[in-house]
Amino acid sequence: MINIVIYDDHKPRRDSLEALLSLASNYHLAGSFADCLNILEDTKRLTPDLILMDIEMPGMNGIEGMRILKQVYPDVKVIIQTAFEDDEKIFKAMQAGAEGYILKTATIQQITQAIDDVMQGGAGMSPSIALKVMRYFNKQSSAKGYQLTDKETAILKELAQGLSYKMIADKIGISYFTVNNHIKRVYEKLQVHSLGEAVAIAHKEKLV
Amino acid sequence: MINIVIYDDHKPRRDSLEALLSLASNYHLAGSFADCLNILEDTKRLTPDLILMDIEMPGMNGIEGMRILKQVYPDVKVIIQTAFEDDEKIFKAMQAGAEGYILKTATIQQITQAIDDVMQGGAGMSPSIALKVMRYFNKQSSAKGYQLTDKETAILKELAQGLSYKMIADKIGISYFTVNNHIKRVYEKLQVHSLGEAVAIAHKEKLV
DNA sequence: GCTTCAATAGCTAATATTAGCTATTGGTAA
DNA sequence: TTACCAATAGCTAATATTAGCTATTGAAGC
Repeated sequence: MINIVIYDDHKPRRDSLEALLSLASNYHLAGSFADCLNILEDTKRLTPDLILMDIEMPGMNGIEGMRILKQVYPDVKVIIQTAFEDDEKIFKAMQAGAEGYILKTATIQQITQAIDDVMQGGAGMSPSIALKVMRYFNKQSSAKGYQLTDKETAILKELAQGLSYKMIADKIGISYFTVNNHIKRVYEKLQVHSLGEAVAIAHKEKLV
Repeated sequence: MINIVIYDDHKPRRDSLEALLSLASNYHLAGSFADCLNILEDTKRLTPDLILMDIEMPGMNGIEGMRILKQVYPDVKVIIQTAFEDDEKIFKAMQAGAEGYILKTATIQQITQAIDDVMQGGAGMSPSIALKVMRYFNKQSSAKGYQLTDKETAILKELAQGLSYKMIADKIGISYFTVNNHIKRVYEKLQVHSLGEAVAIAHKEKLV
């Protein structure tokens, strides 16, 4: 018997989730709320195994609520549900420790599937969301369409490590002026105008 | 009709995968090989929609093979299959552009599910592997032992994006001098002495 | 042989950054 | 209530960076 609590500020949706849970004999609805302001007290009282958490809610959003919850009750599973496949939100939810992420357009089968996956120790998410997560890693590997020369790459690496122009000149054994010139080319090729941007790209592109 | 090519150095497994594919009417086995040394030629000749790729193979491992493939044929889907839930391998596979990752212990249903998920534009993976991927984000974000304040973190993020002190002042709505001071503190806490180092740490710690 | 280009070296003016200070406000913990 | 500290604002001198030039050498490609 899986003990479930729902947080969702949209009443009709809360009702339909409640109906869904009551249909299956192995789910037990412990409670449902329109906001997660009292999530710690709720959790203490109702001891849910799993929480279905909306993101957009008044007072405190679901990700913030989950963050607070997880600090005290790290073992309570959380499935985030939201209206959009918002990359930013997905990543934030993951970082806050969500076990699952489903869309509000999910079918009953998809929702129960996600719950079951999570309760069996996996991650509950649709293939399309899983792909977004994977693509986050991938983003970086599509790297270097910048065709920097070897020297330019080497110097960018040193820059990205925090060395100054002079230090790079010493380390690589070329003059300060030459370092200057190489960096100039790097900036042109990367189409950036500051060290910060250049280092950011260097890291994104895994040049370091 | 989905055109599939198999790479696996283990003959019995290749045979069983072939049998599996021949069972379903919507899959067509275009070819199967014990190594991926000729993957570019194979792909040109057989034009697969999807490749089932073993990792451990003689000559060239499956991830390296996929990396080469994806440079020329980025649209050919690849599902990596391996014997273990090896975190490192999963992440490497993602970074090289895999669309799916399944275990050799996967059931026929799980394999066909993964293939279908991938061909429908999602990611093919079991919930347990999906969770590992999610946990990867988690690991990183918890990495910050620097205890920067919110403002300091925000400013560091902007710095890491390439904004100048002035631009940050404008964007955040505080004075140029204050930006200066925050960055000073950030440098102290991070124990660095240049923008490059600070941005490097920001990226390593996934503050961006 | 000619051309292109990466790598090297040099210079300079305009900005930006770094690091050294002081000081006020508002919130919070002892 | 006092003490601390994050956030804010301000100043300045010493360096560092950015971007605008010119110019030589050597290797690769045509």
